[in-house]
Amino acid sequence: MGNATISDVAGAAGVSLATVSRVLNNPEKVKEETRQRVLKVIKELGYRPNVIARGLASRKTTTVGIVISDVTRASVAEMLGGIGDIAQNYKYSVKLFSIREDMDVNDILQDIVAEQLDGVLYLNDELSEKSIDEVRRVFVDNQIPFVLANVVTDDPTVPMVSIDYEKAGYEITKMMIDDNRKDIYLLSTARRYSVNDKKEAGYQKAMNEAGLEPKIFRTSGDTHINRQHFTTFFSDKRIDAAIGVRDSIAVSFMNIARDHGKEVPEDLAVAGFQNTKYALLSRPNLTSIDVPVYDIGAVSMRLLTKLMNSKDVDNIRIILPHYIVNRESTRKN
Amino acid sequence: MGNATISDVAGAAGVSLATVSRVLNNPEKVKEETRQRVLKVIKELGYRPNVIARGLASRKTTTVGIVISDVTRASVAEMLGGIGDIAQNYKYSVKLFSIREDMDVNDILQDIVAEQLDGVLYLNDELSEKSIDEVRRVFVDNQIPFVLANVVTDDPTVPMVSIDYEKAGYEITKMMIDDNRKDIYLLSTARRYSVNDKKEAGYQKAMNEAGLEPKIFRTSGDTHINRQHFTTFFSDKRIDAAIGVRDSIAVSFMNIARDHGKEVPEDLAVAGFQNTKYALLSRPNLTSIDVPVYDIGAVSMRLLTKLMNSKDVDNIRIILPHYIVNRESTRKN
DNA sequence: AAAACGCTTGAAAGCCTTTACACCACATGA
DNA sequence: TCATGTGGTGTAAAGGCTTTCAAGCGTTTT
Repeated sequence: MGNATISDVAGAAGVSLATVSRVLNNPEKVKEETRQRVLKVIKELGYRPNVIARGLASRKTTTVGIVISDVTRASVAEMLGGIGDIAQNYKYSVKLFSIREDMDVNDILQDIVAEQLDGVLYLNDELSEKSIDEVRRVFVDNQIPFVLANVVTDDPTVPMVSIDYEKAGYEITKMMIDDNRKDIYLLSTARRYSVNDKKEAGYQKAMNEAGLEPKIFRTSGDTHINRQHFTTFFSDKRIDAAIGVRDSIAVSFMNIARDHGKEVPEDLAVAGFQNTKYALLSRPNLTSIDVPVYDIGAVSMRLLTKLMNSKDVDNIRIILPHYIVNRESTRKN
Repeated sequence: MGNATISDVAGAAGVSLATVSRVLNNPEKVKEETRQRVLKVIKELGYRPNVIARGLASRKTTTVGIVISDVTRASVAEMLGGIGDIAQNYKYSVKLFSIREDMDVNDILQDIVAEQLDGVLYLNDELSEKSIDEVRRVFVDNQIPFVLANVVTDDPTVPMVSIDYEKAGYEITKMMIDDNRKDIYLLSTARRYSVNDKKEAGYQKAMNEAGLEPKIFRTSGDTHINRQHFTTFFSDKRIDAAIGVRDSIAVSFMNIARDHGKEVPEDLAVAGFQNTKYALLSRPNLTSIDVPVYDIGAVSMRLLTKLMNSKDVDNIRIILPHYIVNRESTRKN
């Protein structure tokens, strides 16, 4: 009943444990005839090697850890999808570690080390360069391959997969400027995320180049709170364009603008980031930067498997392409 | 560096392996003085027990498996959030198993068994009663505690946590009827999900009671395809109310209705299920059934821990409350 | 004919814990 | 005083697998 052991198989097939093990792990080292006999018994008994015992003996768990801060965010979930698909292809299991704000990162990293994982994918984009360095050190010290996904760092020794958020921020801002918008706001989050910092940098650059004053408005991620924040705009601020660092922020802002009589895109152009379903379901449809989130997950998992099998990896820093999806919310006047 | 073993600790502390193990697992069996000494060494060496070896020896992995079909769906991600939080409280690790359509369920179940998990949470709501039975048998045969989350089954021996989707479907339909709507459509998915079947049953019941003809329209989950499907409504069908089995379907339908000159809610009332962010970000705001998805995750994880520690569980079938959030899309004329 | 080799296979050590059992020192009660 | 009990600790087996090493055997080389 699914709990036959390797020695049951060995006994039934009239071979030693070692041979059964070899059939499973190094089939080419076993004579065809013997192998068939063993395989037959394995099937009959419904034998599956005990993953734990195997892990202990081989010091490989074929399991990778995924460190995340908030599964709920649409982009995180999508990335997880990409990771899962690739992991399955390569027969890796996926273990989830969500890290909460009140926890000591180093403590968790130690836990992760104790788990004997073959590799780790780090998705937490709320990282400063300093803590990235800390993370790197722990993994390097323990010789655990790791990849940062959707995190941007300048450290060239750190494997990472992301898009060029700074460039994206620059481009979308430039687009607004070319469209003759003057009072362009960036709607960002109160909490500092490394990727949002990059978006901001790109925005700043474009604004400075055009001789316009950059105006960053920080808000919480919560939709209800936003409503209050955003309302101030339409009483005391001049604004003819807004870029949200997430689609949901942009849509929420756009809705409130329309409540205040602004026409989108005539009076106000709005754009978001990530090109999620929100962008498609909003009215007017939202222009957004398409970030290949699924691919970021998939590619980073693939990179990780290469590192785990210590193949020569030509490039440990992968930047995926992005593009602007132009929709109604920024249509030219 | 983090790879000290229990015998290193034992050596440094001048005690036997067994004592170190006891300090960690049955501290009350060790003399205070010895315990302190061992703990000090443990800290100094940065020792963390090897999870794999522990799992082999104790036949407990403190790991639970989560079986899902699609992480990307907002409700699944949210449930995962609830699960993760509770798992962390109880010090369980979480291993993810995504099952794809092209895979043999039984095969995966066997894999899961081989993983020596302490318990399994099954989130896949795309289950028929028949396959539920299959799943149940595998787990029971292998004596692995399990819980179905957000899946409804009539089998009283199966531990499950969900809401009463049939009642919810009934209530929202009844509300439309009481509001004098006559041509009420249910927008469901082409694929049969057990939970959607329940929603449909409730809808049918309400319609039949009111002597109205139930009309179920099946569509794909894909937003683009929906547009074409939905368009047919406004050329050849009478309709004054629509209930989407998901918020995204409802919002998408509502948008298209408005494109065709329908006033919402005057000409057409629209409601959704799940009360996601989509409902809040749509215009007009969408009325929706609030399903406590996070709680379903959390509660099912808690139930699972009880089962794993074979505590007496008074009730293995938990129905959580739901309620209708009335918003603009169904405001009374 | 002896030596060398390659292909298969088995025996046994090792991976790092937990845990049953035995043991010891000491206290308690008769 | 001796039997009995108790708290604290150590010894060693067990858990199920991988992997090194050695050995057996038929074949090729010299």
